[in-house]
Amino acid sequence: MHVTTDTLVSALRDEGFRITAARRAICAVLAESHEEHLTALDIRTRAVERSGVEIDQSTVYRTLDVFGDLGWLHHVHLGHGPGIVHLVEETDHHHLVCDSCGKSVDVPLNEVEELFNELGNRYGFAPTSVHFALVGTCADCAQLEADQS
Amino acid sequence: MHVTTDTLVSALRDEGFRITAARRAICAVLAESHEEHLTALDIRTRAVERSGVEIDQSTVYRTLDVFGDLGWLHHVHLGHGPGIVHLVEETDHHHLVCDSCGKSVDVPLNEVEELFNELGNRYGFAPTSVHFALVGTCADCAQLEADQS
DNA sequence: GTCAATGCAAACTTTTTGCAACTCC
DNA sequence: GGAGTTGCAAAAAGTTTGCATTGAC
Repeated sequence: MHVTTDTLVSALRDEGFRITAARRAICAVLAESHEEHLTALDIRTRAVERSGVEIDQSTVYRTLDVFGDLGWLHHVHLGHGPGIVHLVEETDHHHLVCDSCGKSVDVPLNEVEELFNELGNRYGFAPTSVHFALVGTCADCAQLEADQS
Repeated sequence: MHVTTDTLVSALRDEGFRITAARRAICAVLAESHEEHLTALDIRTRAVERSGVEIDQSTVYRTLDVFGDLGWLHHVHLGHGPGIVHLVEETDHHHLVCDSCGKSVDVPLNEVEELFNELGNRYGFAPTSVHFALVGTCADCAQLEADQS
């Protein structure tokens, strides 16, 4: 189920890309980060830690671009600040984010598919990308706000 | 129905803010921009044009912040690049954006309310903000892509 | 040996901030 | 007159780019 470092590395090679220490380390970080929301900076930090090799931030961005172009990676914005990234999974998901505490939950695409298709019928095009999160206020934060007033 | 420059200016004054040439010009631009998606830069350009007064970009941002804090303005991200802004309307709307051509349509909130509430029931919190657009591919661009392959 | 990939530094875009000067009330 | 606003310049954050050097194949 879970993608391994080797799978990613081999897949990269199969696509004609060269395998460098930086790319191997980034593959490892991505492979081990299932379900996590990592920024490009997170990825650099972890990749450097686990490989012991210095990797420039621009190299991380360029490698993430490659993964993105291959359709293996989703770039997502949960709010202001850096974008986050995660490997594309079999069952893709949208992101539901609390604009107060930043907490987020993943919503499998099939949960929103119906409405999105309906929007497609009415407006000529349906949301198909998970690039931007759906923003709201979580129950905890809503309760806090209610208590304060 | 449509807010006028004077309404905005008076409302600002009523809230205790001082009325300057810059603010008056920005109020005018906003009042005349219903249904338009304006960036902070657009607003500066128009405000300078119509008032003849030089206005710094930082002043525009600070004034937009005031409007935002008062809840009169929505900051929205339609994609990468600058955020856009529009006055809050009686019937609020979400933004449906084509990630290929950038075209966007407004979707009245009540069209998505049901699903969003349903998500709220299932995930503890419902989307309540229109801060991020819903991204998809419009019918025209989808057709183009289909033709090419 | 080639050409892709890297590191480095610099540019970039959008937005925010510190501060002295100004001006609205 | 005094606090709220402004312009200016600089910083900030995140990302992209140019270019000479390195290293994978």
